[in-house]
Amino acid sequence: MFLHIDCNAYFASCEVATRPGLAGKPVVVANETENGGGVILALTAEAKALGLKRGIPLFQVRNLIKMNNVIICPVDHKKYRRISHQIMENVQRQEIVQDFVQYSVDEFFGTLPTDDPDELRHYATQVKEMIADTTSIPVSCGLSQSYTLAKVATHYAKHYKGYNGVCVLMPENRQKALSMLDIADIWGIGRQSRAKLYSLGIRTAQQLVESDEKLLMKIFSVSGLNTWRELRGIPCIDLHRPAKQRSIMQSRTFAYMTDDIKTLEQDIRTYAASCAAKLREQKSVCRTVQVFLSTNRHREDLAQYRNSIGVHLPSPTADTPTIVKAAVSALHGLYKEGFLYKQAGVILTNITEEEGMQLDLFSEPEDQRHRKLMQITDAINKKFGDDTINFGL
DNA sequence: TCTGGGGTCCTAGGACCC
DNA sequence: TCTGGGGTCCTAGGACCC
Repeated sequence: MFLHIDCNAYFASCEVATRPGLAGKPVVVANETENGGGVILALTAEAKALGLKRGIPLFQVRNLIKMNNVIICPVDHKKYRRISHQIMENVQRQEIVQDFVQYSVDEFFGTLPTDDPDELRHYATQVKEMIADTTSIPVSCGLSQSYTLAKVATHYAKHYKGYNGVCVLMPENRQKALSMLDIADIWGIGRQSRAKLYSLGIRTAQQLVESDEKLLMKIFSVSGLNTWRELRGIPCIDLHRPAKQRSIMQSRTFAYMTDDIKTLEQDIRTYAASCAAKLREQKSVCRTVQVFLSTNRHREDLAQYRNSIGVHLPSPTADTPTIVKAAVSALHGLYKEGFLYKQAGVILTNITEEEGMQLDLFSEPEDQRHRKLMQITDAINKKFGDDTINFGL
C-alpha cells in the first residue's frame, strides 16, 4: 500500500518549531517586500481562525493583523529545505517505510508491505509521532492503493479530527470517500480541468471514476487518464525523477513598476548570474537562456505586454559571462518602450550533465579561462552568503 | 502604495528527413 | 480536378504541482 505524508501548514510549522514563543499564537509566513507588498504563504491554525487565508495580499488584511497581534515571519526557504531534509533522513533511518521519496519540500511518498488496515494505521502513526518528536513538525498521513488515492486519504486525515492525522482508505470505503470529494480536491485536477468537468456535470471524484474512459482521454489526454486510473486503484504514476533539475529559474516581481531598461538589465544580470551558479552547483550545463518580461497584470488601466525570448548558446555551458551576455541580449530583443514593467526573470533550459559534454569544435576557449574564476567565486559565496562576490560585467 | 517564486510534464505544430 | 507516406526533433505554450 502507498503512503503519503504531508506536513501541516509547513512554512508556518517550521517557524513555530524553530522560534521559541510562537507556539499557540497566530503566525503567518509572508514574502514581504520593502514597500509593503507580499502575500500570505502559510499560516497557523490560530491565524486561520481569524479568517486569514493563504494567498491573500498583506495590504488587504493589515487591520486584522494589527488588531490581533498576528506575527508575520519572513519566508526562509533555506530553513524549510533543511528541516525537510532532516525529516527525510529520520524516516529512512527508522526503516518502516519503503521506497521513500521526497515529492516536494513538504510532501513525501513511500510504501508499506502490508494491506491490513490496522497494521497500516499503526505503522503510519509511528512515523508521524517520530517526526513530531524529532522535528516538532505535525504531519498528516494517507494510505491507499495508489499515490492519488493516498493523497485523497491525507485530505480526509487533515480535515477530520477523528482520524488523528492518519487515514487508511481501503477499497470497501473508497466509493463513499470519493462521493464526498469535490473534483477540485483531486491531485492533478486544476482550475481548467475543474471548469470543463463541471460543465459536463461531473462534480465529485466518484462521478469522475464512473465517467467514460474515451471521453476523458479526448478531453484531458494521458495525464487525466492516469488520474482516473489511480482513483480506481490502479497505480500508474511514476515518481522516479532525475536527481537534477531540468530547468533553473530566477524571477522577481519588483516593488515598483519601471520602464527603464538599465534597471531591468541590472536585475536580469543578477538573475542570470545566480542561475548560472545553481547550474554549476548541480554540475550541469545548459544550452538555452530564456528571459521573460511582464507588465503589472493587476493594473487593467495600464497597457499590458508580456513576452519571452530564448537564446541558443553555441555550445552547452555554465559560464557566467556567457549566460549573462545571452540573457542581456534576450532582454534587449524583448524590451519595448512605453510599458511599465513589474516582473522579469531568467530560465535556463536544455540542461545536460557537465560530464561527457559535447565540445563544440569552433567554440572559444573563453570557458576555460573563466572556470577557475567561477570556482573561486562559487566557493566564496557558498561560505559567506549568496551575494558576497559577483561578476562586474 | 501594496497582488510570490520555482518547478514538471504534455501536446500541437513546424521544420526537417528519406 | 489532381498534390505519397512515413518518420524525428524541436519549441512554445498550456496545465498542473508545491
